[in-house]
Amino acid sequence: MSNRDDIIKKLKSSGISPTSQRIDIAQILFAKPQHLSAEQILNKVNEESNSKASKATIYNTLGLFAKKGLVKEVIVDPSKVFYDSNVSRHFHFFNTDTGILTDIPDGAINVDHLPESPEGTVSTGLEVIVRIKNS
Amino acid sequence: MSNRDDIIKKLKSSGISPTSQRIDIAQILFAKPQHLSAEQILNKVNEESNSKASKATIYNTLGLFAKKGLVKEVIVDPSKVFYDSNVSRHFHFFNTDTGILTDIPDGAINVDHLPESPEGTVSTGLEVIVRIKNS
DNA sequence: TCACTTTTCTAGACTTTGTCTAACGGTATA
DNA sequence: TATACCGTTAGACAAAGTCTAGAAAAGTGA
Ligand SMILES: [Mn+2]
Ligand SMILES: [Mn+2]
Ligand SMILES: [Zn+2]
Ligand SMILES: [Zn+2]
Repeated sequence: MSNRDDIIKKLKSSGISPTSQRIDIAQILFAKPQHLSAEQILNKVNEESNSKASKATIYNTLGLFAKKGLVKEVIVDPSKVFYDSNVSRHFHFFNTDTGILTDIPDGAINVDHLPESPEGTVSTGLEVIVRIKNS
Repeated sequence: MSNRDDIIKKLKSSGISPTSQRIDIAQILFAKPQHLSAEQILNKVNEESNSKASKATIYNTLGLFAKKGLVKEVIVDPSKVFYDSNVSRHFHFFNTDTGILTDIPDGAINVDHLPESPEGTVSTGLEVIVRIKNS
């Protein structure tokens, strides 16, 4: 399913030229639904895959993927951004003791009566974060 | 209402020794419900008030106030933390074009069916952020 | 194939937010 | 007065992320 050719198709269908660095990064990200930091992705590319990519390319690529809607940035930790390979609507637990981000099971939370955006603005996304700590 | 003596009472009743730096920072923060970054507070202390405070003291004090529940940290902008002087439960719009954080009017949004926290953890807070951009 | 253009990648300098350390200052206490 | 305690400070430091300028790849047309 997430083999090289499918990844290439996925990138092309989003209008992204499938360079080898982009393919490597995509293979790591899209292997499963997960939350990774830029540093984790950089390490994985340079350990798990045969090729390598620079820090600048990691950030450029993640920014490109986010702009094209292939990943979602999750901002919950003041020290780093998480990149979420699951772009369908869902919400998060963030454990401030461990720094681990996990998904809230679908249907376990309900948000409604969504507010209208202020004059001159439009909504681009809804985020719900339940902060937790070890008990 | 937010004169010097009330501020001192407020700090004391939270178990905080009212030093002159802490009083200055509290006066700026608690003047009204608002969202300020550490840098904005540093600038205000050193411009608006007669005294001055160092960067280290600003961060120490904001950390102390947050621990005591006098301010709430809001993490929505990957580049800086906002300190919210309104600690009652409410949610936020974050405009990614302007970087401005505003409150969602009370009752304009409704969250229910809150999920149980995973085994071994307890919830410490709920955050709802509606990201918006200029239209 | 060749000449040329455009896109992507890279090392490393740089910026910014936030943390840490070690010295210093003020106040209370004996 | 001695000394202990707490808070403040300057500035070094750490870490995430951005930027720049050049090199490498890839595309284009003849
Ligand atoms: Mn930060
Ligand atoms: Mn950052
Ligand atoms: Zn997720
Ligand atoms: Zn607020």
